[in-house]
Amino acid sequence: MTTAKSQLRADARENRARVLTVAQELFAERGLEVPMAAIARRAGVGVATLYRRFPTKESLVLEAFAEQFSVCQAVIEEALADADPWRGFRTVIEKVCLLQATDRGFTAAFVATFPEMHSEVRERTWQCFSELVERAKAGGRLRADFSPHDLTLVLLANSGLAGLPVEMAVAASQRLVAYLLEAFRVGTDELPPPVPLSLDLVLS
Amino acid sequence: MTTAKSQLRADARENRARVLTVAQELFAERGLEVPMAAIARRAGVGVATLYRRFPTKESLVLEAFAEQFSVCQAVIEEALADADPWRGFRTVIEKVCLLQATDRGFTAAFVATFPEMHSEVRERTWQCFSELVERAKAGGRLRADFSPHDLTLVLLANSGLAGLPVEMAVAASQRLVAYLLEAFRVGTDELPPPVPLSLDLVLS
DNA sequence: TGGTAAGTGGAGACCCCCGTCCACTTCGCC
DNA sequence: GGCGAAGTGGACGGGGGTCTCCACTTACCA
Repeated sequence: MTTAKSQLRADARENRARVLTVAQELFAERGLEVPMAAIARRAGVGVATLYRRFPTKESLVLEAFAEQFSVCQAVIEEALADADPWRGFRTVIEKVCLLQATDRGFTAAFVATFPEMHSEVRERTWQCFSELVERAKAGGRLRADFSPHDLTLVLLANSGLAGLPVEMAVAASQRLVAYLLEAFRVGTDELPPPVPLSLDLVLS
Repeated sequence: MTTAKSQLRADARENRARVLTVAQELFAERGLEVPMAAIARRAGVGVATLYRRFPTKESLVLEAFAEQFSVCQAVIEEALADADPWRGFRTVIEKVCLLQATDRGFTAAFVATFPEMHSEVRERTWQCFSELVERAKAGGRLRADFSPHDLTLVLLANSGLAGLPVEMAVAASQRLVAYLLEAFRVGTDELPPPVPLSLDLVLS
């Protein structure tokens, strides 16, 4: 991959990088439905240039979010290293959901490309998370009937908040996550747990 | 409204009804992005006919889902009549979420038209639900920091499941709702509560 | 410094969608 | 039955999207 990029001419390489950056910005701001022409314009290149580097919109999306995906991966592995598996579990869900709420395109890219991701990566992520789940259960803090598939459930549910303006999305996501974690936890202490600020959620 | 419809010629009235039915079916199956032409074709009419009765796509959507909205309203009022406010509360969330999971277009229509709905209706629905929430809290089964706005949160989260094939969406929605209700409940009994069957949620 | 392959931009082909127009058909009252 | 108004369908305008083609420009090596 690096080889392919460095075989490009200097100016081309820079254009490519700029396109990628702009794409990430715009996808985050406005979601995946932003037109290719808009990306090209903001990157200061023509449409053809864009298509020369990324033969299809899907390929651009994939590449633009590759970094985010690897962040997810990192989050999970870091959590696995945590001495307290429940805290690790909690952190994974909180961080990934925050990422989702912050970046409007990420959600769409995630559900759109999950099947396409190199199964190697997906497999690895999956196993890490399953391991984390097992440990958290063994630690007695995570309910026994929690399924690793519930992570998908959480992600999907959280993605439903993507339409909101960013600040609201973040607040809403935090509250949702707090509720869900409350449900996943096996309740030792019964004091009303952390529930972030409520926001007027009257739609638009 | 009835007057307007009956002033139509007999054939026109039937065409109108068929269009509406078809629209409901297609919106449920494929979501709101189904083209007007497809609706017209399946209803066996031309596009012009469709537009004569429903001057804009939005108006068609609105009318197509008016029924569903009134169902929601009915669900809430029925719940309010329930002697056990917590059971009423639970039922509202379960039923509305099921409706959402079953009908792919409903979610989109809901968030798209919530602001436009006669504020009278919305106001009324809202007050009913708030009342229900108060009672459930007073009954000691619903956590005190639950906000009526959390209903919106639930609906939005549940809408994130809309992309799944219908059966999966239903199963996933049921599990999500079970989790959320678990979080909303103030926990008297701590036995692992009803969590419906898990489903392989590997995306597509 | 000049030749050449790599790179570029913008016009436009192609497609899909919403909504309109108008010549034609059908209902239904007299 | 016949006439007028109501109703109808398909072609079409307008807009916006993805992706392609091609004449022109630019980097880079000898």
